[in-house]
Amino acid sequence: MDSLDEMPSHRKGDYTEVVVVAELKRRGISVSKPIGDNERYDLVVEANQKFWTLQVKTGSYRDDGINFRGVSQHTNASGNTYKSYDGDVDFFAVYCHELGSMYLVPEEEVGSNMFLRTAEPSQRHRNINWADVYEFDRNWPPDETTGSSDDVSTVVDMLEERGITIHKPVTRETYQLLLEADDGTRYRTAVEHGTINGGRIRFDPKCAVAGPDAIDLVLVYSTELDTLHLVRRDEYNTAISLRVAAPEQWNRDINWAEEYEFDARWPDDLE
DNA sequence: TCCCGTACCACGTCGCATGA
DNA sequence: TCATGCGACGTGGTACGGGA
Repeated sequence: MDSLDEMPSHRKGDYTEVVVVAELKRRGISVSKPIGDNERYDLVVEANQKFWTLQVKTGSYRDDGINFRGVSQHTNASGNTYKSYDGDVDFFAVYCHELGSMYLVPEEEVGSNMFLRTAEPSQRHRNINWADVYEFDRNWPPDETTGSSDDVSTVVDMLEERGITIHKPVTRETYQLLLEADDGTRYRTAVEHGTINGGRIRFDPKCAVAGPDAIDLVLVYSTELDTLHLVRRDEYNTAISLRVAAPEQWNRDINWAEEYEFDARWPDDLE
C-alpha cells in the first residue's frame, strides 16, 4: 500500500473521494454516485429533501492552511486547458488528510484556487478564508434559504461604493463587519436580510441573542427593494420592523424605513 | 513585506477510438 | 489483440499581480 505522499495524484483523488463518502455515511447522510465518469460532479447528497451535487477535492496542507483547486485541468493536443465548475456543482467537499478534517465550500465562493487558513498569519489580510468557517459539520445541512454570505458581499459592495472603510474580523465574532467612520470610530456591524411583509421590512435580529453589547449597528439589506437600512443596536430591544407602506391604523411609534436609510444616517446619526 | 488568488506547466491514471 | 493517440480526470509546484 502506497503512503499518501507516494500515491499518484489520480489515485489520491479517488482515495479522497472514498474517505469523503465514508465521512458522509458516518454522519448518516444519504450519498449517491453518478454512473460513469462523464459528470462534472463526484457525488450527490441529500438534505432537507433536496439533492446537492458535490465535487470532492483533496486539500493539501501547507503554510498553516489548506489549499485546493476550484477548476479541472485537461491536457489535449493543444496543451493544458482549464474548466471551472461554474454552476455544475453546488459545493466542494474538501478533505485534508494531514488534519483529518472535511470542509464544505459553496462553489460560487471558489475561484481557481482557494486557501483555507487554519492559523493566524503573521500579517492580517482582508481576504483571509478561515478554515473553521467552512468546517463541514458547521455548514451541514445547507440552508437553501440562506443568502447571508451573498447579502454580506452585496452590502460590502454598497459600502465600498460609498468609500467607507470596512474591516472583516479575522476571528469568529458576533459581528460580520467593522465599519470605520472618517473620524476613526469603528462600529461592530451585523448584516441582516430584510424581507417585506405587511408593508414592513422585517429581519431576524440574530445578534439580539448575543446581547446589546455584542454589536453597535445592524445593516438591513432588502433584496426586493435593493435598499440598505441602518439600525443602531440601542434602538430596539429584541426586534424592530421598518414600515415602507402606511398602516391601516395610525401609530405614533411607527418606524419609517426612510428614516433608517443608510445614506441618511451614516455617519452623523450614530452618536 | 505578506497574503491570497490567478495562471500556468508538469506529470500520472484511465477510458475510448482507431488502425496495424 | 495490441499499441497508440487523444481527451477526460486528478494533484504538485511555482511565478506573478494586486491589495493591505
